[in-house]
Amino acid sequence: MELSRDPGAASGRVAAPTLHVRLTDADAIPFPTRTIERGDALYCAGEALRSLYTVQSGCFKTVATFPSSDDTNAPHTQVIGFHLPNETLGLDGVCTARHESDAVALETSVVRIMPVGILEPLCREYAAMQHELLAIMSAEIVRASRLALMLGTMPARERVAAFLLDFFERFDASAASSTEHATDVLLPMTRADIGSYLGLELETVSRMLSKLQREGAIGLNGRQVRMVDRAILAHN
Amino acid sequence: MELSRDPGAASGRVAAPTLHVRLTDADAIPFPTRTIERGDALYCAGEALRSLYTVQSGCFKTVATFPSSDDTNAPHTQVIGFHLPNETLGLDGVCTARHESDAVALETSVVRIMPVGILEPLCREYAAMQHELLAIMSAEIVRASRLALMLGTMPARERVAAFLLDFFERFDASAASSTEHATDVLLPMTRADIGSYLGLELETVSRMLSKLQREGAIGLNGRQVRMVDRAILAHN
DNA sequence: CGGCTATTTGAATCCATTCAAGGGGAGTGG
DNA sequence: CCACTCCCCTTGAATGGATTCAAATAGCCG
Repeated sequence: MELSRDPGAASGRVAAPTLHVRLTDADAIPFPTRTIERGDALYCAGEALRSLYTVQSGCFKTVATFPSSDDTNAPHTQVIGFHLPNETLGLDGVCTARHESDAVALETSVVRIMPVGILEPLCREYAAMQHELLAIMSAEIVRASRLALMLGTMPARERVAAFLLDFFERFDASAASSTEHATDVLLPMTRADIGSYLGLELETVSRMLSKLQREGAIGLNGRQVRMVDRAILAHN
Repeated sequence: MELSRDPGAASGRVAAPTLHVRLTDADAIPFPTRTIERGDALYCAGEALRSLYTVQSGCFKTVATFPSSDDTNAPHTQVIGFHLPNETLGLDGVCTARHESDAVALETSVVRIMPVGILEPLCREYAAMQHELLAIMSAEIVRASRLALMLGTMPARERVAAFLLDFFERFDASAASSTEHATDVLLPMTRADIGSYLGLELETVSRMLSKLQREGAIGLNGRQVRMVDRAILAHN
């Protein structure tokens, strides 16, 4: 009854287990799906938590809003996550039974809907499923902590580089097809989204991307990004 | 089998449920305790995850280390949490079965040790306990996301103010004794710790604290902080 | 009493923001 | 099909907030 295996996740990123990949039992359950158009919200902060969602295709951003200390000022708002296929949405709402953030589709996307009322009993029945849900939530804690670490310690250039490395890695992971690394990806989000996520202004993101291109780390054509030299990107 | 209640947590902070407060059944279980001296680590990043811990008394900081992109440079390191009595430590390790951060006692502290090998079966037996564990983990996700939001969007003064408000609130929550708000607290951490947590230099923290004192928001005497005017603190 | 660490405060520097302007691509309607 | 508009992106220049460097004070422990 040991907590977790996960040999491959030694030092680098945290593996992102998902309820439907690992648990073939769950695949037998007729969880419905839903299609969300680009720009539409899957859920909004404050709504009652009904389900957790697994991204089947497409991409989402989650946006957190902090009730500004000063009422007269605009509340602080920030993108706190991007979610690719096989990643789970809604975990932050379990504690209050209300969603704590907005989830907005960056392109037309499909999610699998897992009602929490079904999920919890299921987890009590199947040890593996319970363990997996706990692991997913833990991974989300680690992800959020890493974001905080990035925002707290890295200069702009490094943040953008780290974002790109992470995105390429997760893009590979979500494309279950080949074992190859993608060299080209099309970013589904705007510079403003990236900036919000990284705690930077969109101009700064644009500048750093341009700089990374000049340095020969990446190729750049609008939202199309080509990985040219991982070492340059990684090496500060 | 609805996910969570928690009437009081409408808009403000997230309630921090704890395994031993809510589950009287669990109190019957002879979970051992352990005393950690100031400066010593309860666990370190990379260690195998054996247990989760609930702070009984004292205070911890958790420190995350990011394997610096550039090997020649020092790795990025940051305090990503402070943990007061009744709060749970170790949740970030569930996903990889290894601790993802160091937990260091800021003063002599006592923790209750809950072996994960016991916890998981227990949660499958008791629905309330499973729900509670999920809620705790979810609250941790929200906490980490809030930290990221703070680091990504707030100027220095606001971060320090938010830190103080949060600390006072949690200090009250951890002192189960009275229903009164504490007006005086003794911060267990250094300015450097606070700065690391807030993504600021220790000098900046000191400056902002001084400024808040000049503005009449707080009284300050070393690590002794008196809450004078919450409104000033909250208003920008 | 020293020696140490923690804290405060000042002054100069720097990185990211802010303000501003121009280019480019997608979609719409004439 | 082209013109028009809207949004997104890029780049430059000036500003500003936080850092860095530096020095002095306060507090704690042996």
